[in-house]
Amino acid sequence: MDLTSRKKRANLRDVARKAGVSVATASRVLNMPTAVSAKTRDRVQSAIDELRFVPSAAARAINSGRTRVIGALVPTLDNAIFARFLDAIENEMAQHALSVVVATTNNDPEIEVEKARNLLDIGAEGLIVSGVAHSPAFEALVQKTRIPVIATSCYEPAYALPTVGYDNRAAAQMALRHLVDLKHRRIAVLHGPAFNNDRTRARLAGLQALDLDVQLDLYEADITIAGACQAVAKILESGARHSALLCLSDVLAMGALFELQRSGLSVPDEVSVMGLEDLPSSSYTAPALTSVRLQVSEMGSRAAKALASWIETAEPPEPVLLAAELIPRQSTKAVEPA
Amino acid sequence: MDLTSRKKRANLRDVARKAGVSVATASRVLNMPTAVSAKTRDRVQSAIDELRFVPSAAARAINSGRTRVIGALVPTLDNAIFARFLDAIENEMAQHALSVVVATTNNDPEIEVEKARNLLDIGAEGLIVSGVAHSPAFEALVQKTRIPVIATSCYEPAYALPTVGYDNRAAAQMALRHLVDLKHRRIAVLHGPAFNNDRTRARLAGLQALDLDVQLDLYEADITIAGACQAVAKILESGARHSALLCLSDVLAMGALFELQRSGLSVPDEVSVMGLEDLPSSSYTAPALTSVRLQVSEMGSRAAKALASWIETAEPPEPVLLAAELIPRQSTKAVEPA
DNA sequence: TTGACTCTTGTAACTAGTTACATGCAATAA
DNA sequence: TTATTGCATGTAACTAGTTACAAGAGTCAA
Repeated sequence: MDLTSRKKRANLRDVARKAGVSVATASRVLNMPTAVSAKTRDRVQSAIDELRFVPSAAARAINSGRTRVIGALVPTLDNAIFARFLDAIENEMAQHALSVVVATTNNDPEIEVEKARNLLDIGAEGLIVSGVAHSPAFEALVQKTRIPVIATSCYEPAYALPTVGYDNRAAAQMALRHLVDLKHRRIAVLHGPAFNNDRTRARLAGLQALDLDVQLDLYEADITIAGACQAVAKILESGARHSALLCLSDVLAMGALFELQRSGLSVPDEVSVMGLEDLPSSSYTAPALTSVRLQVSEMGSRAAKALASWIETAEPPEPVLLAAELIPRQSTKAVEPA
Repeated sequence: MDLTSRKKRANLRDVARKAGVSVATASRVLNMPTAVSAKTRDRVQSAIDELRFVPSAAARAINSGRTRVIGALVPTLDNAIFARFLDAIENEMAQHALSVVVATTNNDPEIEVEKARNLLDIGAEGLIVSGVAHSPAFEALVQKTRIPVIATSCYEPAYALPTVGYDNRAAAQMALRHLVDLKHRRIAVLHGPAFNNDRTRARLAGLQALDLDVQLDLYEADITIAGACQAVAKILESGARHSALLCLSDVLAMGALFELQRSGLSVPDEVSVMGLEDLPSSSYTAPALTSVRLQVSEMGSRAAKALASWIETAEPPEPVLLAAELIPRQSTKAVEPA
């Protein structure tokens, strides 16, 4: 606590003055220490310590033209899938010495533009977003500023931005085929909100496109354990009978599993339950959840790598298609011949 | 694509030149548009549009002395509790027009300092960290730079930094008392890694301090569904018998529930399972999980509010104690008199 | 002794904005 | 007609660093 109670942080000029050198020399101590004699270096270092000097990030950024910050726009973090995704992004970006600012959009395109604008405002050098359905304002913003943006969670080579993701249609079809192969013919499909969500719509479109000889009943639910439980409870109440429940997200599948157990229905003996995504916990539920594995963490690091390379090389990266894989476990089984 | 292929982004000087005004006027169009005549404003705006001018965040920051960025250091995002926590922080900070940079520490104090240093480097105006156990280097960094830091997940009025959290000792004791009240006398305690984790240690200390006439067997597991399943499988294999399983985290409790079901043990008839935290999904498991509610989202927004106020007013906030509450559900029941 | 060279340091011009102050002009009041 | 006032705008000095270039000192060889 010094009596002068200097209101402001010390800057390089203060350090230089105290050390009796020029700002240039003080700057060199920070950036090319070997170019300064040991004596001078020590004096400057002492001044830095005494004045508690911390270099200004903004001033550095203004010179380098780089902030080393990127933005990740995710629908929510209150869902294991996006949390895992962000975790992977953060880890990979740390490798490239880039920091990640999070912004949640709640799946609202208006909030998305607003937060994207804010990210640009604080100097983000690139963005990672979910899906390819964005507001015109968002697309205009991206085009106007020419900021590197990677769209994730889907693979769309034709889209204006590079995508890193999987084929949602095919993944959903893979799940449905598995159930159909197991002779299921009346299947309840539990999906997340389709509004403003191209991934959900792609998955549903995939199911419809297969055109197999099965009855598919669609039910929408919030992608939370609670949402799934409520939806399943409603389905059961309605008296509709299905031999299998296809959940277009593992979170929904887990909630469905709980609700079915609570209502005394045995999985898979009475109802098969199938997920999509394959979260790490899905192999540990009782019974373990059959699912289609989408590599969410891999997607996060690939998206991060792609964005980092775009920023470094100024060359937009190629789209990345991640494979989906059927992971059969105990929650599905063949329908017994009556 | 213009032929000159200007390598660099346009700056305010370019805009001013193109519009035939001074930089000051151009700057006014951005910051106090009413102080500029409509004619001039239009001309400047056209220049801005034509040159695709985007103001430099760094230059703005260098003048205001503010970056409007704060850092959140969390152990991992691959755990619902921290993801929810971060979600709440982000939402609250958006309210204060502050952006949140995430950094995961993996519970490693060395990584924590390194990432904290990086956050300061990019100009974070404040930090939110978990717990009060940090490396000396971290504490030195905080003291040297005098950056506002809020410590969360615990309530320690005596700690050097303001804390926002709950009384972990008391919360664990509340859980244990519930089981003891239900006549459980042989209890397995499943806890996360105690190394480098003061919250876990506080919870364990709380249990030990109660000194009730019960046998407590401690088992450590990774705080994941998988970790809990493996630990419970080992306990069962070992032949040790307990009438109740006290999990010091709901994630562990959920995994335990799965593993017990898989091994055919009925919850709560044969084993009671008790959690701690009360995640939103905990009320939906089958059976629903008895837990002690810690208000994680509330903690996130309170911590964010506290940090924002510290940054705005330069006054460190008061510590915040969040209440814990017993939430009895179906996963625990009284031991039958033999 | 002089030229060539390296090493260290300083001067000053950058980076991209904001803003205090000055100035010019027009409209209104005395 | 002159003084007052307000608005619009420009000049230039800030913010906090980096860095190209110049210059001085010291070492070494011819």
